[in-house]
Amino acid sequence: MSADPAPEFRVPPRTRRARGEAGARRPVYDANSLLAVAVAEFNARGYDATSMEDLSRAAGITKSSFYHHVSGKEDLLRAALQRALDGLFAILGERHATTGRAVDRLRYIVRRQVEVLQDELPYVTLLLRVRGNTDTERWALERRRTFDAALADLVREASRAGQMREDVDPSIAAKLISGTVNSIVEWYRPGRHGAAALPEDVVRSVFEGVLPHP
Amino acid sequence: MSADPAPEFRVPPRTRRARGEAGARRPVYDANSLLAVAVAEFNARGYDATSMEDLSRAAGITKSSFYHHVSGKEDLLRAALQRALDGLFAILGERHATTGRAVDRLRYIVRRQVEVLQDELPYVTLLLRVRGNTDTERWALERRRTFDAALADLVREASRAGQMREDVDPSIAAKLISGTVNSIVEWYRPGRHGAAALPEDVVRSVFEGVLPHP
DNA sequence: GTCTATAATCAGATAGAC
DNA sequence: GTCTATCTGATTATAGAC
Repeated sequence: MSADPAPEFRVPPRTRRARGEAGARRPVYDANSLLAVAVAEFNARGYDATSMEDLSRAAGITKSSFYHHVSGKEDLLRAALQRALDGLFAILGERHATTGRAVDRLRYIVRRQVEVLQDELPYVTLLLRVRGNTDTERWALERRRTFDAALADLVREASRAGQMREDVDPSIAAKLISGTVNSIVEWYRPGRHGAAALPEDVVRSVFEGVLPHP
Repeated sequence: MSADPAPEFRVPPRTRRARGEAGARRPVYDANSLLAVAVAEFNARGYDATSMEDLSRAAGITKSSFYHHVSGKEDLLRAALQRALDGLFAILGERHATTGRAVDRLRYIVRRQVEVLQDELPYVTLLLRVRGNTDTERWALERRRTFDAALADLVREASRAGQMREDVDPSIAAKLISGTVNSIVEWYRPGRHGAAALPEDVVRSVFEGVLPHP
């Protein structure tokens, strides 16, 4: 179940203006730093339960000022989901994801997926919670499906090559692998966990199981 | 990632009145069948994004009629989460969950957790998506945490007894196990997948991994 | 860039007729 | 038990002053 003790994300420190002298009294935002604020709020309360009022309050400005920077709630969502999807799809084009034995490519992708999840934690978290209520959400869901399908194809290829256990259906195995990796967003918090060891821990657990090696 | 092709749950067939003659023209609901309708809507759209208007429309009656049967949105949520939690906590009291080697108890609980998840799919799905915005949600999150803690304790016990691999931290292993099991709600649909084989498939994958046995 | 004020809509919930 | 009508407050978004 992995219930989170407190499903909050820390809001990253506010960025100063590019040429910014030190000591500015009021925070100065650009579109990107407001996105970070918004995504943190979306993840803490859920996208639908978060109002524009919530977002502007978290940024320390009024709702109207907030609207001066962003075009609306759904565009914030789109930008965040885009960033998450870009990080994930980039993996599929990397060298070790395209050459070698199927099972080795699979192992590499799983490790890299954990790393991207760590690096882009708030954005990937938001992506994994999208329900499909708006066009933006349906677009994101379809891109996720494409990513999952690529991974499932790889599992099938590895299975045909005799590189996977034969007593678990490859399509089930693919879903369990994806599910295990994705579930990490529910509990991983940078700083609180050893970030460096996690990708290999996940690869070992998924491929070899949690029992002692015989 | 396991994006779902269509994250809908089928609304179960409407129950007729207990003594019901066949051929009643209008559906007749009791509190329990309306709960099933509501949970299906909550899962399809998300709790926060689902209005009482949505619920009453799904039931085929007006909002006012709907209120005649239920006391409000949050009470529907509480009843659903209660049902899910009851199913899960019951596992911990079963014979094979309390006697035997730690690793065998763990294996049993994982298998049973998958079975409960299959049997109570909509209710457990809703439980796993709760964010913590209301008292009801925070209560459910805390009960989930208690369940997770019991499982994590068991993993630690198995680890101390040398029944788990030593190169993965037990608290990480516990979270990965929980995450793998819970992720099943994102894709499992009764009828579309072999229900009977899934619990053992999950146990094999989690404990022995997805690679061929050496 | 930030603010106050406000429009337009939709939410959860209730009153009371039939 | 179901309906129409309505209340109250919250929501997204904009107008326009400073």
